[in-house]
Amino acid sequence: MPTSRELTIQQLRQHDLFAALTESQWADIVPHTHLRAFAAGQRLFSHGDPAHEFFLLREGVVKLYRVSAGGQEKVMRLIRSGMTYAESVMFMDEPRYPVHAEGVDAGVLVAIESAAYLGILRESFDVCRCVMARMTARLHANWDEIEALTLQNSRYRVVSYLLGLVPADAAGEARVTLPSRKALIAAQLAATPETLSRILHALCDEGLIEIHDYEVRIPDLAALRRGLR
Amino acid sequence: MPTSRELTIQQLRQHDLFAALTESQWADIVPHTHLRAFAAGQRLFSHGDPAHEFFLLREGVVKLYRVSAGGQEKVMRLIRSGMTYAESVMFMDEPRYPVHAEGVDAGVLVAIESAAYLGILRESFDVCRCVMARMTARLHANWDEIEALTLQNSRYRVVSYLLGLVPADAAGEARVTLPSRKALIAAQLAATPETLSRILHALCDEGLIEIHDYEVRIPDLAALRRGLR
DNA sequence: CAGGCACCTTGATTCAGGTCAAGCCGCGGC
DNA sequence: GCCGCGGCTTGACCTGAATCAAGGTGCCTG
Repeated sequence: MPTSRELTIQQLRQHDLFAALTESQWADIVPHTHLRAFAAGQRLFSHGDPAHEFFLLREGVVKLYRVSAGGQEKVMRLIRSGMTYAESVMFMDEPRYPVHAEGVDAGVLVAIESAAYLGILRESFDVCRCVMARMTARLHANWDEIEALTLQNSRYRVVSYLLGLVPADAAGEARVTLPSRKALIAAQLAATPETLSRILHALCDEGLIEIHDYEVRIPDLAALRRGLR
Repeated sequence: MPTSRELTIQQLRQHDLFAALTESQWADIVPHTHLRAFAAGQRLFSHGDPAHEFFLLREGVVKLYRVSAGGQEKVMRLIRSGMTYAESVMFMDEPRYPVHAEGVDAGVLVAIESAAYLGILRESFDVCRCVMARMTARLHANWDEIEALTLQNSRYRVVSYLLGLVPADAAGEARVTLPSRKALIAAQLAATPETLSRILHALCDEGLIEIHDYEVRIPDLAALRRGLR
């Protein structure tokens, strides 16, 4: 029976960032990966820390966020199992993490030493290309977010968030379950929990959704899309 | 006397994205670059257009922006002479421009065929590295912007914008000149021209800055930094 | 020189969304 | 059972910034 480490290593091998590696490149990098468990609420790294590693999340939930002088938090991204993060940081001249990272639900992550991976990149253009494609995607996602923050109101953001949760192949009706505490979702949408609560309530009143705890039923996807405003 | 094209080509050669090329790589790519003039107000490409080229701006000003359903514009970036843009788009599987681009002041740009440049990347890791470093920088600038938009008020954004204009080596007092029409600056800061005007006025009243047209005098940089709120 | 236009400013008004405060509910521990 | 606590909702209130509407001011053109 494979150990937990072996399982994780399999998962890593299949990830975008590693799938294009040759066997020998892969063998080179494995010793530079480290399994690490973390608790809910545990700080994983801080904004400004020197960055020597990037991460694949194997289990649990991690939030990447910033804090204003006044103490408000904005969750930049929520990381869930199978996602990598902080991989773009390694290209900086003096790499430092640009956000705080903290465990939301306890879990396990794999830390990959940036220097080792960079060495691999040097010899494989395909891998470079994958990395660049991911960075581009992230870049565009950020632009979308900036657009949503400045051009749209919070109702719009909530509705698009809900629509983003439904599987692409769904049509007509859909059911989704909220993937985390509502306060966290609110922080991602740049709103307060109160506002999120009110908007969801309003959407219920309009018959566009039904909520029971974390389960949301969308009786008519097309109607909700029209309800974007 | 060198032609305009020769001058531009020199400039291109010195740019980050091209500086690391070998002579032969450089010779390969030159035939795939195209000088192109544009007028103020001219649309250069549209959100969603297939992207086969990226650009170096040689003269003039270009804005990259999005438009909401209601018709509001948000300027994502202002491009000035010497800057490249749309270079990250070429790594997408089906490359399409993620924003609109329009001339603000008439000028001249160099269009570089993405396919040709990608071919070069394939053989030079150093070039790859430069590109990745730039993309990372852009990525982090976006995080900063998202933070400023969500965690901070518009006064904060205006003040940091002003501080961003002063040369890094300035101390004590500084003079800067606003690099474009105030309405455009406002759009970049996600504010209306009215709001920008009021904030600048308030800063004057507090003695933190003095404005005459497009010239801004900052009598005490440290005081302005404290005035961030 | 008059008129028109682009850009900016100023004031009055409105409104989305944040803040503060109270209350509700489900849950685990004693 | 009762208590305390964390997460969510609800209501009352406040405020920052957008919107709407009127002027300035400088510049170009006929």
